[in-house]
Amino acid sequence: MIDLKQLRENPDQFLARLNQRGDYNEPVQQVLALDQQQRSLEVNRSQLQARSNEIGKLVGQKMKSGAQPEDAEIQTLREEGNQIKAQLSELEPQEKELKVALEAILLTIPNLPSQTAPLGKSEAENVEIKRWGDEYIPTTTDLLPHWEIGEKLGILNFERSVKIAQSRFVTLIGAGAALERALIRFMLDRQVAAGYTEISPPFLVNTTSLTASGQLPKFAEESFKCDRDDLWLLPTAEVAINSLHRDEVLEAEALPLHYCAYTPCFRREAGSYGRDTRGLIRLHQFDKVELFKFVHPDTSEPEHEQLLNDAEAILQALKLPYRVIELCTGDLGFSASKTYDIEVWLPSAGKYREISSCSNCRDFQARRGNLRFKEAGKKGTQFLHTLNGSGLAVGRTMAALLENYQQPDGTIRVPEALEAYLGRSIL
RNA sequence: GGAGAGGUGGCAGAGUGGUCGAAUGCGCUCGACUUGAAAUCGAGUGUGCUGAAAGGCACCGUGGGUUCGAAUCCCACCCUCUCCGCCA
Repeated sequence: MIDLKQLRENPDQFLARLNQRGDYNEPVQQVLALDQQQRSLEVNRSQLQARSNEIGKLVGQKMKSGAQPEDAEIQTLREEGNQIKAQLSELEPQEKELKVALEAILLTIPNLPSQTAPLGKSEAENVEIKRWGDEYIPTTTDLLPHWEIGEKLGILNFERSVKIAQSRFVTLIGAGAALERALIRFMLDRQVAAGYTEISPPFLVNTTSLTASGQLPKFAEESFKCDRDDLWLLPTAEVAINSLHRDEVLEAEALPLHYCAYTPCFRREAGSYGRDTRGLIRLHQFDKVELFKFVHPDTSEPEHEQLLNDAEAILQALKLPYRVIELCTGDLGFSASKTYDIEVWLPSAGKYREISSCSNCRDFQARRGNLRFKEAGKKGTQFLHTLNGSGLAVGRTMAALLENYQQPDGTIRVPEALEAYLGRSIL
């Protein structure tokens, strides 16, 4: 949620920054208009309520000191009270309607881009800031895509998954299932060692949780819903962890909180019909180890850099070549103010593909979820900052492993770091 | 699925129609005592909106209703807990 006060006080500057993402003139103008109407009604309404409260108190006092309900004085006050009530019953619904409309629009406005995010309209203008592991890029020419490798080795099965569920699902078999499990354990162990507290949240989440992290109301099409229960399949652990402290007031000393979680993620992938139809890249269900931080606003930028490092550390340990790009303003996700994507080298495609997205949401999700902290000795509360990143997407990591570690004889070498987890060195 | 209990401030917990935004305890802040700390004592301490300020308004699970006046009465809904049943 954007800061309405900030918008109201400085609408032009605010809009200019928001428009670095795209055209938000219309919703912003609507917000400003509704806000003004609502506030002027509020002044009116609260004056009436003040008088009504006064009457209530007066009557109470007089009755206590012996007045009778039939007394002319009491009757007059009751009369006035009734008149105010009639006026309020007209004003209140109007104001409520404005508030609801205002809230509905506010929930659809994305986060302000960071002042440091590169300007741009689309992913074409993202900025590469780092490459790592060029020396590990395979030089062999006849490389197979991971789905062919997986099917040859009998460890991935897509056809039977269609029978069980639908397209865009996979069944892992034997060493494939073991590899997935090994990767999850490896990633969690590394992040726990880096200071993150592991959690295992519910895989079904309610509408409030999805709204707090920003998936709703705009992206309802992207999530699977269990209609009769007001529960949705988790699209990312970010949603669950963000709501772990929803509506809480934390002590400033408790910050920062660093969490990691393994969860499956479920996405409808609406609107990506033709894309990545083969392999592990774009499935309705995939595993992910997520990193999430609740931090003091003063520290969110260094915390963001460190989060990126923690995600990169997994790829480095697995010796998978990757690059880091910073998303331009036009390519930022809805809740993010600043985002680094990590892209891993996929030899079969001959390009880098996203394997992690590390975002600083600043106070955007904190506002939506009412996530606050209090500093000892200071009056009032402040919104904290939230950050999230994949550490990493497990399916895409498997894809990258199979492709980058394939050998001329068709087998797959297991990265050293994983050998102990998998109990073998060749697949 | 059946039965019952309950949702009040950072937490625990009182409050059944009027000066209740809410007792009390814990916690927290400041002060006194102390070499320091603990203990003790004293004062203060909810959140949000609005206003230059004084102040005003809202909030006792949510939404309605009764009343001049609702945490308190009425209706509906949601959620939590306990016991029983079923079950990984």
